[in-house]
Amino acid sequence: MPKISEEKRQARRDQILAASWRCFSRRGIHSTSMEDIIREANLSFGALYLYYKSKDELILAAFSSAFQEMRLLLAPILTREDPYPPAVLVREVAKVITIHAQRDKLNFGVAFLMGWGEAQVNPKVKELVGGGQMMYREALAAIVYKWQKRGDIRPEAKPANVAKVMLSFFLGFIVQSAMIGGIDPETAAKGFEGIISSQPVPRR
Amino acid sequence: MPKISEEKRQARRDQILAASWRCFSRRGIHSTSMEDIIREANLSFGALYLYYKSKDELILAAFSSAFQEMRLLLAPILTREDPYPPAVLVREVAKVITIHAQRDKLNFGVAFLMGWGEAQVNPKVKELVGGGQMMYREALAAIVYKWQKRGDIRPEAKPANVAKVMLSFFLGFIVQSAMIGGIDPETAAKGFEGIISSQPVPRR
Amino acid sequence: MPKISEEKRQARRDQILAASWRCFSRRGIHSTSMEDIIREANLSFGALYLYYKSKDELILAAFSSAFQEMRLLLAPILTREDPYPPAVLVREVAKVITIHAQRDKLNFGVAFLMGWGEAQVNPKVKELVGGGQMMYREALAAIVYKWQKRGDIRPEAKPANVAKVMLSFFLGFIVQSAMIGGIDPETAAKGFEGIISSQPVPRR
Amino acid sequence: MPKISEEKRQARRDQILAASWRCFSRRGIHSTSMEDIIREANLSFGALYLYYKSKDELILAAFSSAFQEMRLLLAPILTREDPYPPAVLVREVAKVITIHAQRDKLNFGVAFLMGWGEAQVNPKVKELVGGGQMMYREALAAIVYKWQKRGDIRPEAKPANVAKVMLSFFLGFIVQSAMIGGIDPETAAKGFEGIISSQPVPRR
DNA sequence: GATGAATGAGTCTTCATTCAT
DNA sequence: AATGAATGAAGACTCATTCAT
Repeated sequence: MPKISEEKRQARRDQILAASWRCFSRRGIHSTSMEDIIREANLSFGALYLYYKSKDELILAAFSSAFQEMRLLLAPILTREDPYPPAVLVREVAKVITIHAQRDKLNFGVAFLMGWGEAQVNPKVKELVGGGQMMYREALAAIVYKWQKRGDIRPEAKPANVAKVMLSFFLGFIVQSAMIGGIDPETAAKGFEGIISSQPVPRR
Repeated sequence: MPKISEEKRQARRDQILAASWRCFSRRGIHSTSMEDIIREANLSFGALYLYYKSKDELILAAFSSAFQEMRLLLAPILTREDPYPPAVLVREVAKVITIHAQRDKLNFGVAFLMGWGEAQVNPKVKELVGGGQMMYREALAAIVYKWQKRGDIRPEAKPANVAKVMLSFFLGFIVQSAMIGGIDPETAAKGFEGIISSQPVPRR
Repeated sequence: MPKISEEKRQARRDQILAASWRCFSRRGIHSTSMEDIIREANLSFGALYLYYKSKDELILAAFSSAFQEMRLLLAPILTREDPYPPAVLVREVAKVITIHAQRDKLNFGVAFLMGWGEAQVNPKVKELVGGGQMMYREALAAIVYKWQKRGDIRPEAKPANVAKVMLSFFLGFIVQSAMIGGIDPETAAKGFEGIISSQPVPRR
Repeated sequence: MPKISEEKRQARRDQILAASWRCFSRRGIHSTSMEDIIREANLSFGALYLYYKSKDELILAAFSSAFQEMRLLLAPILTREDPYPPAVLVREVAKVITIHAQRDKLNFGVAFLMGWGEAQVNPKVKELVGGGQMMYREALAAIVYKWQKRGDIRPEAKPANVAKVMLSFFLGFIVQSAMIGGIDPETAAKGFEGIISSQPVPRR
């Protein structure tokens, strides 16, 4: 029987996750102590453990919320009845990634790269993050199928394989942005046009 | 003279790095204790610290050697006078990545994803890894330039931007392989053909 | 509120310092491990570090408290409106030193000599201990001035210089007592009378 | 059967002791590692252990040589047939102490204060250093006896007690010089004159 | 005699988690 | 519900000493 309302409870959880991400992006997950988070969130030890019962659970929740946020932003783009043409899709997805990665003044992509690193070691994180990528792959396959139908790209290749290539490209966009920069939604779209067989990206 | 020979010294360092990678890939960098490595390498505490004077130094050396190895494998592919056509390049680079990532029975890409995660927190690792990516970007730009000259791809886009797209694709191939699999050099090349404007990959 | 009261906190700190001195006097500062102190104080590792956040800080606090205690005992003697005559002062100061040095069954002067040794190497300890000595020097200069006024000693010398001589004598009393013994407040006073130009020490 | 001549052997030992003192005065005895000394002396591990078979033995030898040196310097002053008058003795002894303490650019008195601190914990050092102080006490008693005979000071006090006072003063001179400075042979002698019943120090 | 690589017990310190209040 | 003092296992690193060469 929760003594506090469900909204309050959720607000507290969000406050903790936000504090966690500020800490994680400064020092990394493993160099952040529970005390760091507690201080950052202006909480007490007891209070934190009331909401997350171990550091592992907190880490998982932190990644879950970070990836969930982005999923919500990407959904409208990836599920349009009439998908964007290839280069436009590239630009729009890259935009969402960029915006999401910079929310709350976090450095670009910290959460993504940390999550993938953590996933190599933490099966629950791997499942969480991997599951999301599978979803994207499927959504992209559907888009590719329509592109082929519509004549945006050549019809010979299997949509599943092209989707893997598209997904690779987006994941790599994240890596490259976080590691060395020099790439943004516009240059990405332009570069993509240089490869693709279809028409140039229409100006908006 | 009792002073150890340079080869012996290097052999020791390699033995330590190999043991480190076995440990890192099992438990992650930060959950691997120096003692784990020491045991895995059949060494004593003192001996390890004779060769690497802190865990940080060891971590850096581990990434340095891992990325250096791959650079050597990629060099011949990326510096051919007459570059491979696009889809072939994709296949060949993906092959090298796959082979390298599985050397010593390490799981696919563990080192890469861990390195990128670590880089978010460790400036020296970031410099090391980022420097390598810059090099690849430049090498790819030169290849793209030749592709355009040769008519492999459309000539309008800036080679620098196309190179960024190609690099993204390769980095994303690593991520996707390590996280959810289902992609290999052959399917990658096939999918790529489905996007590109040029001819299909010639069989070998 | 579960927050510990200030008195409890201070009591804990004193308990730790007392345990530290018991250990230090047995084995010396640098041969005493934090574990020794923890055991002696019946504490846990974490608890100790809750009160002193490093061994260095603990060492400094230990000296600070030891020297502070003596300062409180000496103050009434050194700040009398009408100072004791020379030989009486010698006796009274020596008494305080002796009493203080034997408190808690510590061997004579252990704290002093360790403090001076440590000061050669530890700037914070040097500042702490040196500051105290400066204070004593000034207090003695004021006393010497009054002695000269009152005709207890010859009036030609600068009070500051005579104060340095008196301070030397007291510091040396500590050294000699701790190293070879054979000197106590009474013999010190007697010996001092044999040098000084004034009247013998009045019996009490 | 020493394969090298006795002089060579002694020279090596002295070289080690000199290196040790340079290290000790920089970092203290316990923070100086054997490796520090080995490097400072340009030696190998094996070589050092050939001359001193443990750190303890080396420490003892270091103090032994330091205190021995000073004993040689003080002997002519303390054993004169016709002793210096009190204030002159003060000045001359203080001079020797000052000179000795500054030899080899060591800071003033480091060795003394470290030795006394170490003696609180190390019985062999205590015996060594204490033995020296006993000798000085006896030599001073003989001088005091002659002073009384000669009328330099009042004849009532026991020479033994006056000697303890004089020794205290010299020991304290060392402490004060090392800890807060502001005292030198000349000011010491001047201040001493202000206390003593006899004539002023004759100029030289 | 001389070397310096190797050993491993011991050091200080951190930190996730618990629980009396 | 909330607090924060307490716990103690585990971590990185040091260093006196030995011994194969």
